Amino acid sequence: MKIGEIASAAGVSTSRIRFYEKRGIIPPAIRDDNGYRDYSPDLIGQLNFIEQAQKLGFTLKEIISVEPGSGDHPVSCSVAVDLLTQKLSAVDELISEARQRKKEIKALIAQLEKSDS
Amino acid sequence: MKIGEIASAAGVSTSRIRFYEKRGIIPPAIRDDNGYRDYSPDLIGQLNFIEQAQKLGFTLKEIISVEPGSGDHPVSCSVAVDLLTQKLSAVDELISEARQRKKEIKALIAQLEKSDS
DNA sequence: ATAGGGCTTAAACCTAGGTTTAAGGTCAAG
DNA sequence: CTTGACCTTAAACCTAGGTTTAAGCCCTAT
Repeated sequence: MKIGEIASAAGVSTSRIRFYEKRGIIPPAIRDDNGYRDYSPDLIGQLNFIEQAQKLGFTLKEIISVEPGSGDHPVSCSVAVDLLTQKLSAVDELISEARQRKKEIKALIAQLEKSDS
Repeated sequence: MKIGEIASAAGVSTSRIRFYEKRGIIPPAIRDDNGYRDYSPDLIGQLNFIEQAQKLGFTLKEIISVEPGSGDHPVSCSVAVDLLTQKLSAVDELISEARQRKKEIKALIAQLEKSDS
């Protein structure tokens, strides 16, 4: 697949794919005789993985080390799962703090409404 | 509390606190007679919340909308109640996004465990 | 054979989220 | 009454993660 095809299939920009290659986040593409990058459709899954991980607050650096199927993945799968599991409990913690915020806000509202004539 | 005290109590830099104030992420501090910022210890919790939310991939813009006390100075009580009510639903939204994150993390874990084979 | 769309590169530019620096005011201790 | 640790501001700087631009090559259709 050419860069434009894979980009639209994965829902990312072509410039982003080239940027990822330059930074070593994805492996350098094989080139056609004309110099065009030629990708395996497998990259679509990798790109989706990267995007998901970013949304979860992982930096690209962190993602490089954890990416599955990125040639030689230096870190074992279990380490990646560990990281994600940690993230999972961080999300739980945030949710409970957010609930605390709700209580605080409700208390403020009640206070204002009480003091309202 | 002076800015240095609250900064070290919350584990953030003083410059960051001033930056947050300038951006409206936290309310403008009350000033002492000498012009020094004077904070309530409550800010520590808010700063911790901000940091947690950021680690989970929420932007400062998203966070502003769920911080009670941030944003513009309300004029009347009913306006204040309106603002707080908006914040309340923003918090609900954050919670549901966080739940979505949980699902995504679980999906990533499953994906990694599958690809480990 | 020429117009278009897609490909190539390097380099400039952009936003978010801060940190650092410069120039100065304040306060408590010695 | 000076020294040092703290505070003030504005402005410059920095990194991450991209996008945009400029200049040019390739390919297909008309």
